Amino acid sequence: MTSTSALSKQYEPTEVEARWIRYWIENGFFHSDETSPTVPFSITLPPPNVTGSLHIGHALGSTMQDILIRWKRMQGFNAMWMPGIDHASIAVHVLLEKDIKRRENKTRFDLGRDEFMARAWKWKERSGNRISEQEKLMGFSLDWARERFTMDEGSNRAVREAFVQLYEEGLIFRAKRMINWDPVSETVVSDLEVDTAEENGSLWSIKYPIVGAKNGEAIIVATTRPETMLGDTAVAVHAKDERYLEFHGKEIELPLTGRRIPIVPIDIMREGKVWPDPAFGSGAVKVTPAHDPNDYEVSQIANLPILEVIDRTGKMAGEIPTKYIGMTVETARKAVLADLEAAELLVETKPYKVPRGRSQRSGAVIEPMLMEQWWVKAKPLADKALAAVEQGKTKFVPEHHTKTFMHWMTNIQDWCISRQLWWGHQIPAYYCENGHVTVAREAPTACKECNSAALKQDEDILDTWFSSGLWPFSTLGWPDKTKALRTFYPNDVLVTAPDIIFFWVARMMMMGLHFMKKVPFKTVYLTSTVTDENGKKMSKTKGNVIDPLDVVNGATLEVLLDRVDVERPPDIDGVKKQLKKHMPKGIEAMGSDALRFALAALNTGGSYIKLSIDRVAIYRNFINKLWNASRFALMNFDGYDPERFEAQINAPSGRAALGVPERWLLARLQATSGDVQASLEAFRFADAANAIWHFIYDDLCDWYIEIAKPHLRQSDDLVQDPQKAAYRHIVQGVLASTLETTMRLLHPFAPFVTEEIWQKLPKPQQLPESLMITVFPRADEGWRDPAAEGEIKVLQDVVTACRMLRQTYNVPPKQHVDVELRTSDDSQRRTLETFHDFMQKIASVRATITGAGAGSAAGSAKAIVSSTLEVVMPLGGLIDPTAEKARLAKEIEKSKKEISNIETKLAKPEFIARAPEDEVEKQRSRLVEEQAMVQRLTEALHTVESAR
RNA sequence: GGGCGAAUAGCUCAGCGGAAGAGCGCCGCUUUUACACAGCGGUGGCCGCAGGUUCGAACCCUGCUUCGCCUACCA
Repeated sequence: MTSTSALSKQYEPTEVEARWIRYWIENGFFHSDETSPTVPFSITLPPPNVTGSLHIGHALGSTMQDILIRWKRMQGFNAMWMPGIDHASIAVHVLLEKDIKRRENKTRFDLGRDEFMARAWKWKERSGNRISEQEKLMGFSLDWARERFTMDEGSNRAVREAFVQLYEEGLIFRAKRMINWDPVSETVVSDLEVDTAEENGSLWSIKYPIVGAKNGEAIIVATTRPETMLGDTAVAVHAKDERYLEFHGKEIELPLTGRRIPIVPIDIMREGKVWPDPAFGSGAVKVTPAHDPNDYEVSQIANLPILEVIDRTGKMAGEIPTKYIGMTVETARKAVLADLEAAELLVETKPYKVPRGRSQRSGAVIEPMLMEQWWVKAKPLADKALAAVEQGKTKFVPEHHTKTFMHWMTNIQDWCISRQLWWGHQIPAYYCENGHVTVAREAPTACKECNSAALKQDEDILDTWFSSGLWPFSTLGWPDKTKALRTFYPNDVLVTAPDIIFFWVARMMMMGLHFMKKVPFKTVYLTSTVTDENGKKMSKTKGNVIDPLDVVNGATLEVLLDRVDVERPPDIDGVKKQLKKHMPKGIEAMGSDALRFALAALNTGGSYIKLSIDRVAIYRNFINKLWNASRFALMNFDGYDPERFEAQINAPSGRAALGVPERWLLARLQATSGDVQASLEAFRFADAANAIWHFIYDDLCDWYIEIAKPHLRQSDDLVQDPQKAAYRHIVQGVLASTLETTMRLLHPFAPFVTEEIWQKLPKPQQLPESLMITVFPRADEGWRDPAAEGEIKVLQDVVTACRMLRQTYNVPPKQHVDVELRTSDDSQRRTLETFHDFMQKIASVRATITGAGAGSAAGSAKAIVSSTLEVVMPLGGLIDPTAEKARLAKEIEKSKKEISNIETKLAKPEFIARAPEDEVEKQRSRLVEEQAMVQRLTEALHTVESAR
């Protein structure tokens, strides 16, 4: 019945973890059934990009999700956690293209679309499998049977359906507008995919001669991009700028081109400021409508022509002097400047901070261009999302993220969804030779306008976030009305990183509300960002990356360095140097549980979690502590009968037989369960983790196990003394059942070690076969026990006081000194008598318990525990009277300061009048207590003094 | 430029209206029928600065300072 199999002194996670993953999956414990009548609880895992492997950010988010899903599953919910992978269109493109360039020196155009797609699929297979392996190693209880991919058949169908519906409703349209062009990847990117930063550049002032002006009059314009002058179609001045009134309606002789362009008066407000700003530079602005979003807007207002002079590859083109055609933007800039200089038209060059947009993925400088693209009309969709959040249908945790979401949604722009890439969902629009467009779910055989059969599908694909936006319902079978969809939509929680609120959360809200008429999730929990211990973002080039799997399994420095050679980042030597600096000894294996618990315990809800291997080691130690406490217990369960104990504890008479320490421990356990429950309800993961931590370290290990030890010992008198034998059984039972409950409490955080221990614990037969399908502990008020807590508190205080005195006076550890425990309180006296033996053992003292009024021997040290309790330690010549005086004086000082504070407070009539009555009463009793303390301490001080 | 957040022990962070807390570190002591990945004892705070509200402020309000993030089409 009980196993006392020898366990190793140190917990060895690697073998244990592999075993339980297999066991859980093979038994189908992760799988949910949509036809189950129980209340559903669902979470969709943010699908990791197929480009990557699991990084520490995933580990954090997924661990929190697994904690929630395991917790709810154990509470009897029909818990479903949806796994999947995202095709990550542009991210794959950039990486794959780089790879092909490096290995074969070819572009994607050299390979062709079919070959490129084949390679991307191969990549997906390899990378996707690796990600799911990693997720399994972390113990994530994902419902693997439901696993999906954003480019699988179901998702493709959902994408086409959504596109067609939105098109038919007029919410998807095609239009020529200003877009962000990435000339390296040769595709549009959305505003969100552009990172704008100030870079060092110049501001050049150029002289634009006025047509027909006497003595060479000219207008000076300032620009950061002189090459775009080739596409200028006007010069704008503020309509009320007096300097230029006389030039309204006149023309400029545009240098280098021979074209004439008008001078136009403009008076508009932009972001609350007048434009053009007469105070900036000369107050005149060159206008290039085709290559500047600002200028495009002006051209629409002033009805100016548009001249495109840059092509898709970022080279000069169009109606410009032939010498510039084919030059890159950079080269053209130099050439234009040189030519202007030669013509004596370049007036000034000064250094200037230029805001420059770069493609998040390729790093290319973004070229604003005018192009025909597909768009989603965002406003009507966003309005529904705004309303839903306002009505509290979706809540953000932490709450302050709500504002970010609302602000962006309120100012939302139309969403450009077409991309000139290959890896993704091809747009279901078909063109005939007459230029008609047919949008359809299945490839049409004829144009719906002219019936032409010569149809060609749009070459473009959709933004990767289009399919992601449908993910919460496309994964459940939409557009079919499936049972899974009815059961698990909306999800209860979405856990994700704050940096994709706009990319993803916003799109899911819009799409979910539009197609499902319901929000996709009730709560959005936004995770912190994991950084290194110095608060620096983790990056491969800095060598400060913590790879979750290295933490779990360990890695030598050699392995880490070899990996750099395989990955080949730009600065291999630099990365290696950083690695050697940060992780000179490699990484010790910590196990999944340690990493998971660390992530939970450090997740206090701030913006950052500063993580280092050393910090994970703290929680590895915790897991080991638990392992050893369990090991101790398992060594002491001989003769224990769990069924008998179960029957006993459930009967009033049995409960009455519990000792004070048992009642105390069970009270603490139920309080801890309550804390964990409340904390998880509020997404306070760190509070939940720490409540368990303190229960295990302080209550269970430091006190209960120590108290229990003498009673667990096998000895001959157990046979003779049935009462002792019976109590031993109770102690075994309380220890076993407390450990069993603790495993259930801790299981969502540290699933492996808890399952391993739980399986070995002696426990009643009717429990399920696995810890993960047991019932999560609930706080049971029936076990509250203030009386027992009071008694144990006295015990703890007395023991601590004895230890303090011993250590203050350097009593040799082996020497059992005499102490007098003096109390004026009868119940305290009884408590001390009960724990007499235990106290003597744990504090290494020989204790005499006395009542009030006894005098102290000269030369004794005294610790005042409370107004009714003191510990006297006569030490003969051992104590140093000076040190004892100083110690007591310090305590008196502290109490006197308190007394003075309280007296001041109580002396104020306003306090008595306005503060709540119980507060006043509390202060009064505190005053009495402190005064008694000072009296005791002062007496002690006199005793020491008289000993001189 | 606009917005959001943070400042509490040497470090990392809880606490958010009624006695300043934890973990780590640091200083001692200890190998004792679980655990040295341990135990025991101790040290350590103008709760960023200045005002205000309140009987009472680390906590609420207003400024300021310093750090972080997002976000923005000033030539």
